[in-house]
Amino acid sequence: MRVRCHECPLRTRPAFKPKTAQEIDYLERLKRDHIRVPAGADIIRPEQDDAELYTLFAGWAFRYIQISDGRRQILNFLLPGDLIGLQPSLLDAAQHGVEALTPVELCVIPRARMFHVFADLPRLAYDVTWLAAREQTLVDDSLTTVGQRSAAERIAAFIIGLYRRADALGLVASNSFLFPLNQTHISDALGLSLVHTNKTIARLKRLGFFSIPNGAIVVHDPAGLANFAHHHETDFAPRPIV
Amino acid sequence: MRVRCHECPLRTRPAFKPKTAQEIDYLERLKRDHIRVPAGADIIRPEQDDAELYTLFAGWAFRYIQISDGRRQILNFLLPGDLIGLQPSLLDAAQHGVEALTPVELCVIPRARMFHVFADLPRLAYDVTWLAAREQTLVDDSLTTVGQRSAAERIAAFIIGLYRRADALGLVASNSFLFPLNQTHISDALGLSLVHTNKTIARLKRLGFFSIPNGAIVVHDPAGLANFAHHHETDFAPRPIV
DNA sequence: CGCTTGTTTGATTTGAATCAAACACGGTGG
DNA sequence: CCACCGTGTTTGATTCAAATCAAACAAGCG
Repeated sequence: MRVRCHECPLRTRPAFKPKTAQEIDYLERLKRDHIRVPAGADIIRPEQDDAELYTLFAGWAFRYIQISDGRRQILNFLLPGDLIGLQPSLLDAAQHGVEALTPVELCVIPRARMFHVFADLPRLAYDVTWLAAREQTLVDDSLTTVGQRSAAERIAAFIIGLYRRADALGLVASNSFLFPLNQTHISDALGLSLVHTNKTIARLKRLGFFSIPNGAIVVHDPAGLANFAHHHETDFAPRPIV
Repeated sequence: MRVRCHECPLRTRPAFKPKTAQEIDYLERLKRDHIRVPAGADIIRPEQDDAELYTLFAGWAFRYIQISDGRRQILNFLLPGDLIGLQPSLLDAAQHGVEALTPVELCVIPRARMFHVFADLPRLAYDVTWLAAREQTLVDDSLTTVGQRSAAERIAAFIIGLYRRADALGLVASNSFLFPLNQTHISDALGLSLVHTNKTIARLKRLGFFSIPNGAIVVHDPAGLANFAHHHETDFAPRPIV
């Protein structure tokens, strides 16, 4: 069940920056547990004030904010290697919830130890901050999409954004990757109604940009899709993983 | 011209967490310069790959993303005490620009020294990360506003959000604070057209929520406005300042 | 087999965008 | 001192993209 950090199959992927043996040792000691959460369950509840810090080891999740009258905004989707719960750990209370989209495996890092990481291994602390900055750019990008793009552009920008992230992680094979979202998720992420989301997706499919046969998406023309969305690549150097 | 960190009038405000003399010493040495930027000028250009890190000492600024065809999304507004340019410093290239909204004074922290901060003063590095997390919640909140709220709710949420930030900084006196934005800024921040922004603001004024006589805004009924916007307070503990 | 969850379709309404002008104002320069 | 800008705000008329309303449909499942 528990995966030892030295044998972590994730960190050897090309997307990630290699770590020193010393750093991995430290992480190994830091990691308190390796847990599973079923699809649909909250990893972090909104308002929770004792949320731990996690690394998403396997599966998909998303951050969201719920407003009083039931409306929900999905802030971003989380893929393997992403850090979960940094904000709540630092700020003492989660302003958002995090829900498992698929069954998920998480490496648990006790929040209480967070400050020690800064004292013990500056290099690692720096990486944590780097990851926070990276997540920020993701949300910046979404805000731009929701604020400025038309429905069709939004869907296109959203798909191409996920495609590129999945691609960087090596999850894309012959233009296709596993796609566990339903249309409600997409509409909640993009600020569109479910019906309009559906019709717009149908239109983009008809235009030949992509198709979604049984739980996987095939992006037939990534460049064309990006262009349609007026979405420009944000490519990162190999990223740290914690 | 140059303000010494020990005499910084900002850090003694109640909004900010006090720092130790040692930390302030360190900051004093870290601070390379104290510069002014005129209103309307870029503090960080989009795509710039050598942006420094700044603390906003006085004035207002905003982060924005420009998309190819001229549309612009304002990501968030920056008030005194806010950190500018952390993302670009860490990620090597700015995904966004930062523009001075008013004439601005900045404390300049050489980006190259950033890593040393982590090595030298973990406490300070932790604060930097804390501030990054806090800015994240601001953008999360905006994304929720733009994605889920109606035009009137957006304006209301936007105003009350600024009001609360200004209030925390002690900039509010008898429900009023300096308001250097024009309606174009507001529409670019909220994803609304200029015309509709204007009409919606007029409506909210007519409803008595606020008025904007010569460059200052008076929020007559903060609680009512927050309620109208379905916006719930996110209050932070005293925040660090760098 | 009926239930739930998710997708699809069509008809209708509406909020917000767009188009088009005025208007208000603080320069500023002849 | 006044005509002339430029920037920002305001107003009204019109159009349109997206929301809402209302069902049907498909598929997996206890």
